[in-house]
Amino acid sequence: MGRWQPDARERLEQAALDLFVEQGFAETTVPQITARAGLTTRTFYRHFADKREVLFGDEEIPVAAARMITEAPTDLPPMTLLTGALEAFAHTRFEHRRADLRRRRDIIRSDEGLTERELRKRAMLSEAARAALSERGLDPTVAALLAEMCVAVMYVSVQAWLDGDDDRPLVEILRSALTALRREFVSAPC
Amino acid sequence: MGRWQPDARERLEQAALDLFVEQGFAETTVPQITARAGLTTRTFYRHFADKREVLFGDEEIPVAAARMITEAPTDLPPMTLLTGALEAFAHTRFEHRRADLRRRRDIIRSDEGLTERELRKRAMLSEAARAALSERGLDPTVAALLAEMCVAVMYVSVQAWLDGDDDRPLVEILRSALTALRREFVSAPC
DNA sequence: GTCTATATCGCGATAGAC
DNA sequence: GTCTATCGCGATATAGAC
Repeated sequence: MGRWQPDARERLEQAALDLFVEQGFAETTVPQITARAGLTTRTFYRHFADKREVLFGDEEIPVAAARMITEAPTDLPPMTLLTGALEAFAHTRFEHRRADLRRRRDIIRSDEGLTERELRKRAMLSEAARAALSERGLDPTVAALLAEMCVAVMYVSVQAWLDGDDDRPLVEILRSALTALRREFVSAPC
Repeated sequence: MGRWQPDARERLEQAALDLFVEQGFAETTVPQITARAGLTTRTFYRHFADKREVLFGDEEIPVAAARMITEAPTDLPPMTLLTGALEAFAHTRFEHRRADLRRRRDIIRSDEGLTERELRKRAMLSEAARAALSERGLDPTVAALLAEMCVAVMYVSVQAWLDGDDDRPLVEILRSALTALRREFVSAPC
């Protein structure tokens, strides 16, 4: 056994989450978090760039998304590829975590700074998707548009899913969102 | 003549912009800004919620967008309405300000905090558009999707426009973005 | 791990507008 | 008189420097 427990990062995340739920984000100080995790303030900032970042650990989501896009068969039309990727994501990362995600969303909603941070994470996801689509040879602007569109559809659907009081699966909401969007595009005069 | 000049807010904005260009955002302190504007630090925070906010004065953009959507003829299909609104915005708020917008973009790009703030402003615009579309009787999810899509198209187009070294007008870039996006939707298998 | 700059904001006082 | 913009002081926490 070393001088320090091995899972400092995880303990900090857990302590922070608990305190945010108990007292709110703004009312919780970094020293409080580190005290509860048995660490020092300095250690917190070694693991997280700032207080907000402790809620956004999943740095590998953009990587996973990019991989999914990159590894898809070359001849798949972009929209088909993206639809599939969205559904895969819904299934592996969301569908079974509704309660968790709701708690987290409530914390984020309560603070503008956290909202901004989430928007940055979302932008990073778009950017990763854009780059991956671009590498498939898509026109740069089309790649950017599809990436943005795709992430927007995901976020809007997840919101609807979390807001809903029924148990309608996210995948279903996603599909109907895509269908509705297509309908608007197709039905409008050129 | 009163004890204070009337243009406190504008002077703060100007002083801040100048200093950010001269020394960078992070290197500029609020006391420096207020000193140059002939005011005190405390006064700065009465006009702006934080140091970043001084770069985002245009609180009325979402209002203008919402109005444009609300006041359009009831029978206009949403996509047609939005395309028109985008072009109107391009024309009135962007087309003639390319140099300004580039300078501003460079400052924002240089700082992650400013990038986050811009993303929040973008989200506020989406939200305003969503609410206005919703009031027209659109399905809530469709309203959210179209609002997000619309703002995304605008941002992607503006970026391409600012990055371009030719003088291709923004409106033209916008139109081709919308066309390209529609093509992807239409051509993909259901 | 310690030290520190500075962003941020609460409170009370003040000066002029109306 | 009220109302609002400003000032000045001070406290605290974040976040980066050393």
